[in-house]
Amino acid sequence: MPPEPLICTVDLVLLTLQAGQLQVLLLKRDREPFAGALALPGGYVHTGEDQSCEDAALRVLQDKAGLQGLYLEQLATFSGPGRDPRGWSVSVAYLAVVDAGTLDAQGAPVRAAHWRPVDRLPALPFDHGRIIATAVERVRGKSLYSSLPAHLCPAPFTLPELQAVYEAVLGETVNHVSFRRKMGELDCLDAVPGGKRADGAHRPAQLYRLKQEFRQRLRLVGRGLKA
Amino acid sequence: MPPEPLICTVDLVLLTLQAGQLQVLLLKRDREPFAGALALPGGYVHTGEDQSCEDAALRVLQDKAGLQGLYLEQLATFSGPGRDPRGWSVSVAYLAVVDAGTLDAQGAPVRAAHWRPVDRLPALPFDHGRIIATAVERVRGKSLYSSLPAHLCPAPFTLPELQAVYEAVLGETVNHVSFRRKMGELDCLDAVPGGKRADGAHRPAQLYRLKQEFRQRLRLVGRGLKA
DNA sequence: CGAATAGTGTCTGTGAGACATTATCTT
DNA sequence: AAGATAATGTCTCACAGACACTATTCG
Repeated sequence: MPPEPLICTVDLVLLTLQAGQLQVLLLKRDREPFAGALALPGGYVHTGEDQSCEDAALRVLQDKAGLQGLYLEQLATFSGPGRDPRGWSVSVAYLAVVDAGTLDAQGAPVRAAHWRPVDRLPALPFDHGRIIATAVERVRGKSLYSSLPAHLCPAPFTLPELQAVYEAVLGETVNHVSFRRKMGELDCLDAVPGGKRADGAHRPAQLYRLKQEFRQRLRLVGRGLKA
Repeated sequence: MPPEPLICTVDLVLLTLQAGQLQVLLLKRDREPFAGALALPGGYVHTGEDQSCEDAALRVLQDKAGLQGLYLEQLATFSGPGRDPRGWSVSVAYLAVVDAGTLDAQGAPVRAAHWRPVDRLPALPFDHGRIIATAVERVRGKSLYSSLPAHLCPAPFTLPELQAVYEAVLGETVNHVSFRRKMGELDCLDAVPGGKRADGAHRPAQLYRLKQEFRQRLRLVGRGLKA
């Protein structure tokens, strides 16, 4: 029995932190269906070019947002007869995370694009609302026990800055002593030699960067940030 | 631009516990490619019939193993030009878990099928070895902080029996006091009224069942079984 | 010197694991 | 009664959070 034809795409949930809120990149669709509407960046898998769906997601990230070298992970696959008016479809969704500094440096195509706070989204085509909700849940969950939020923080950063990012993502305050202890155990940060940030009438803070080996993957912690 | 044709299938990693080991169901393929070889059960998505890939996985589970009502979750999606000799393919993989009792009761078609211990697998076609490795990693990971292993234990079961299942999956012993405390906190078990198992010259153990509401989903625990 | 934030030392409460004890069955 | 395993009580150690204190800058 030959396979029945269906539509296979990748969709990308690109998240960043702006104004203390998680924001998602939405692009104006330039073709049907839903031409002109805001939706997640995505596209067909190019079987002649891509070596995997992850490759397709990286290509979408590069072509539609001009970004590369980001943290990227497979989120989940969404499917069904009704989610795309063209017919039965499968979308492999990916989660990517970018910090404001990287966005300024290499994200020219989307710097002025449509970033929307994930907690106040308009109605979206396809099942993109559900895909984003899944992505946000994943990010909040992983923030409890991994270095993921560091990818949302422009490097170099101070520990208080990084803590503020964790707090923005988690939506609650974090004990600063525990936070420092945890970051020490995680052992995923390099202190910038001699690097300090003095931004006021107070003791300046040490600057850090993610260690090279964790730029594109996460460091997990044993027991988590909070009980 | 119309979509480029590709192959879309679902694959099912069905795990059970036999002889104290995680075992995976392999079936002899009845068609090309790899006809006659052992591989994961799977099949094309039937766009006329399935409402989602999960539906397709449930259908495969029913048609090829005669099983229903199991714990099932999406595992990940595997893709690329080389994993299937028919061409560029996408496989949405699902993880299902069954206990020996359910298998005896309704798993007639596969009771005598090919169950293989996940730690000593033969070479498998496609990328099924990698898919199984991902599934096992998921199960072991979730066993640290969820009720998943209870789906591997024929009901009704005693706490010592359930603990033995956790230990078999995790590959290490668990403190029995902590284990009981954790199961109490999880609050996912119902004591069978008056149910005891006396299997020797000693105090009989209380029998339990998974609470109805957790038969097809998991209960997660805060800090995990071990530090 | 005071204000402000960075960073550290130390206490305490909670929870996991170890050990000991009690409970309840068979032979 | 002896032996075996189930189930529970209690001690201890480790870790997360709270609080207090020191450090370093600017004005």
